[in-house]
Amino acid sequence: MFKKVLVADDLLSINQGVVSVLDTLKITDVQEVQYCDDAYLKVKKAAQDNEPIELLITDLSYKKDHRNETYTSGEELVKVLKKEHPELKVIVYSVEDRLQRVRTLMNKHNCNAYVCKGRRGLIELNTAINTVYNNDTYLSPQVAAATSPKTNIEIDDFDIILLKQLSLGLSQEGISQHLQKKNLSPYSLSSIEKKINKLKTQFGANNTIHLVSIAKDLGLI
Amino acid sequence: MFKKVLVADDLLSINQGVVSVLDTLKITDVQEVQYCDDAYLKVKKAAQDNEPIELLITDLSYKKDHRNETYTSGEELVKVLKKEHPELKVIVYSVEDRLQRVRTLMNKHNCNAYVCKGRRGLIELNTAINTVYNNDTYLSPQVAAATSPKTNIEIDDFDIILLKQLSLGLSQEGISQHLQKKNLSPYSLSSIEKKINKLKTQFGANNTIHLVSIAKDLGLI
DNA sequence: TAGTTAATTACGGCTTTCCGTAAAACGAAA
DNA sequence: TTTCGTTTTACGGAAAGCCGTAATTAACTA
Repeated sequence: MFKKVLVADDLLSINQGVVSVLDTLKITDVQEVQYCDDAYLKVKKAAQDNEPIELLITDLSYKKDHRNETYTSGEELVKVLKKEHPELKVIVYSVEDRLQRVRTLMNKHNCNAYVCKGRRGLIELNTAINTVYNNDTYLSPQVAAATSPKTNIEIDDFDIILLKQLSLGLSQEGISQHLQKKNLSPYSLSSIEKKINKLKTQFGANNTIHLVSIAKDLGLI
Repeated sequence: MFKKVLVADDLLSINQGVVSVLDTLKITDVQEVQYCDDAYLKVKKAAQDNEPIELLITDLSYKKDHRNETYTSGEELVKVLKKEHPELKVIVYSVEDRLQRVRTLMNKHNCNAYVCKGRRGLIELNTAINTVYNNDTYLSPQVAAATSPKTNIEIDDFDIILLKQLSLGLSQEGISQHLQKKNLSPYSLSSIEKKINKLKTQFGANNTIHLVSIAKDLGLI
């Protein structure tokens, strides 16, 4: 089993729950932090000292406060850590259950597990730790659909811009002008129509309102 | 200070944090539940036995599981309890920070305090308990704007239905038929147009997409 | 009951969006 | 350069939505 584990979560009270789970797993070397930057530094330091942290359990959302931090979200933290320390196992433990977020974390950032906070959260966390230790990945049941192929939709940055502008109340004509002003192409009304139409098909939306609504639910915008 | 307090939250680990705060306030008679229904029954029972619970601290969102519950959200719980036991003090303790939700709870359901979970959550909870004990209301700073007059918008259940149906992708014609089928009035296309138009004015939305987007951001739907 | 007011519904002209088709522009490879 | 395929743009008819006006119905009051 893991020997050295780092727990990052800005709610100290939840931290305690996680630590109790680690306790039942006989993991004694457990460190806790409340800020992303602290987590980053701890991992770096441990690696440098040749006593690397084996597992990171982190939340996604950290409330901002007075501190001026480099990394302000769990996602950023995971992204950079997994890049610089691919051998570090990462379990995300969050209330967030939007599939798109989960998908990005698992597929793009190579997280090892995603556990939803909830009534069964700590139980699932227990399972996740064991599964990850055996070099497998784990997902809470309610987000298990996140990595299934059919959710695998190609959405690029341009699409996100379109959806965002729509959600801000711009007409298609208005979006066209907005894009032109920003030197983004394509910007013709016709192209915008076509792209929106494609998105509607991809998401199975009945109309543009529905499309934007879905995009918001997925956490795309 | 309060003597008898009930804590309801489906994350047992957070419960522990709340309990520790109560502990520092020398409140010894603290009960804990993880389901809304249990909270309801406890309050009823205590009132019947003439040993009423003085303060309820509750979360808003309870993950659903196998149990078939009458009350599935903190909001429902608060609504019914405040109606049947106006003398019961209620503090909502939740990660939710959407103003509309807070506003409804404070103004409509007469909550006594709203504290956002977060880094300073337990500190603010402490303040809230003291403030409520002195018959005043308390709001976490980030939601303090919730009860300011300018946020005071009149939205009724019918409006919510309209917004919901729009977000689900129905056309105005489709909504008309939906309402007619459900024997809800008014259901004419003309009335629906008019109501949507009014909502757009109220929320300062440029078009219907914008309106639904705003409604989602506010947590109305 | 009649009169007044508000809510609901109906309608028509106008704009925006929708959707299919097709032309023009662009980029890569022969 | 020519060719082929893709992307972007253009256009036009149909549908949906927008908006002002007006008729009808409901609700309330004197």
